[in-house]
Amino acid sequence: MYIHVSDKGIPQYRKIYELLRKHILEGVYQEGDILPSENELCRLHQITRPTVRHALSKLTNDGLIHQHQGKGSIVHQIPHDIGILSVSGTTSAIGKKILKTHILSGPTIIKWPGKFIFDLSPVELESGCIFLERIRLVNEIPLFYDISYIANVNLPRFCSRTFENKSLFEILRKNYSIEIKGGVQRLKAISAEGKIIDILKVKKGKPILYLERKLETSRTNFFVYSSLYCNTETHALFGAF
Amino acid sequence: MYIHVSDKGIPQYRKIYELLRKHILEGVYQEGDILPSENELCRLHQITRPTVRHALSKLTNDGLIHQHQGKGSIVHQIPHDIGILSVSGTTSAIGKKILKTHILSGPTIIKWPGKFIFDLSPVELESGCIFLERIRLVNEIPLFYDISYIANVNLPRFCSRTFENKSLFEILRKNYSIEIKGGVQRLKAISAEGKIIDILKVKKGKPILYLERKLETSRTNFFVYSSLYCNTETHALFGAF
DNA sequence: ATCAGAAACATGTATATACAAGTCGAGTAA
DNA sequence: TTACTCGACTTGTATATACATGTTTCTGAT
Repeated sequence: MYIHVSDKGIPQYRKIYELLRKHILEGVYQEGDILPSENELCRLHQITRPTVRHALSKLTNDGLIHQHQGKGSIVHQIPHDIGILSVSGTTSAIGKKILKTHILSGPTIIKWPGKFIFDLSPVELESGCIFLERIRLVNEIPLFYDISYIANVNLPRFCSRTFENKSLFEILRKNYSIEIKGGVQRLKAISAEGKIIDILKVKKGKPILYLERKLETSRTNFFVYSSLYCNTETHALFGAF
Repeated sequence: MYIHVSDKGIPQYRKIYELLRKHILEGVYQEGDILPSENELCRLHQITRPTVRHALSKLTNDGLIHQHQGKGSIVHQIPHDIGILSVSGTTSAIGKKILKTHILSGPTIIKWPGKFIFDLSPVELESGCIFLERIRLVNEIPLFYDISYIANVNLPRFCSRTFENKSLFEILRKNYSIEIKGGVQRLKAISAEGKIIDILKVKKGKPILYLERKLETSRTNFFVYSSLYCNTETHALFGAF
């Protein structure tokens, strides 16, 4: 009777994490609310405290809750801004009602760009990459221009899938069992120029937040790369740490 | 013989964390190196694996290492850029040789600005705040303009301390036993205007990365707030997650 | 000499338990 | 009524253990 093996190999702590996360983002628990105590969660889900704590520590990490000794786990300020600095990707952070995704081009298979933003391994280089350009709109105003590069290894039928209003991470997870584990990013402020002006519909010279990310996945040596241009005039980016 | 109570109330896992972190940043372990395995660390420090894992998970969180099942804990790419998105503050991220800190004004006690960047509690409001303006230079070029606001509660002799080339976090920690536990931040790209032009020595209209942070500490209800203006033309900001 | 397979070792998940320490409210004593 | 203590509850730290699962290395049969 040792170890709860879960339905689909998803660990217990992750299921609790996802559930609580969903509830917080959906407003079941609101800002300032106190989550059920660790012991209550244990009883509710028939798991032990270390497992519950594992889940809660992930939520703390996401900045969704704060744990206070003696008090409890308190739901943190949910970003009115757009949370993109967390692992979870853009689509899940802001209400899905407001945020729309639109495909500009792709997904198509191309060769890697000559000078790429990150160093690539020989394996990645020789297998080519899947290229995907999207814009994300909030209230019909384009806020993000997102260029993704994914190594083309063992991703059957990837290019024929529909991405419209779907999270890239969701597709990777549900269809290929690939999860984003973490990553690194570089940030810069740049001036709007060239096609950025057209795509984000801003004036030349407007400050744009530029972001390069390398995301690691649960599949060894498989990374997702992306460049992101953000118009932060009306919506700031939000991050917790 | 239960529980190792540490010398100064600092938990075991934190000591291991700090030690490994120091070693990584000092180059004892270099990029790509494999840390001692969890079991080795257990034997070395006479602690158990969950405790070691607690420490390692913090390092993973900082982006300093990556844990791979079956392989080990591998030292991650140490940012050549300037790591400011991590908890640790600016001074420790880039080599101290290059980065200089210069005080523009303060620390002085003022009233909180009328419209503050974050919501303040009544207690914070009535106690006033310590105000501190600094610039940070890399190779004599100003890169950051940093404005800090700290609630003026129980910080004796704070304003008479010297901050030159010292980390604010270091002072809080060593003199007041206050540690930064985490925080939230908002990011925007803005145009250089007004005094930013003079301070960062950039031309009007240049894109500047603007950052508002609220840092939580080990002291309940005690926060450190800061606004940060960064010239990212030559040095990008770096973050891991 | 080669290669499949087992062993050794790495991290990942989960349980069960114990005690430390902060918070808060109920009840008691002044 | 006020102040204080104490107990019940919270999260924090740490141990000890078991088994799962991915990686590397070495061994032994072919």
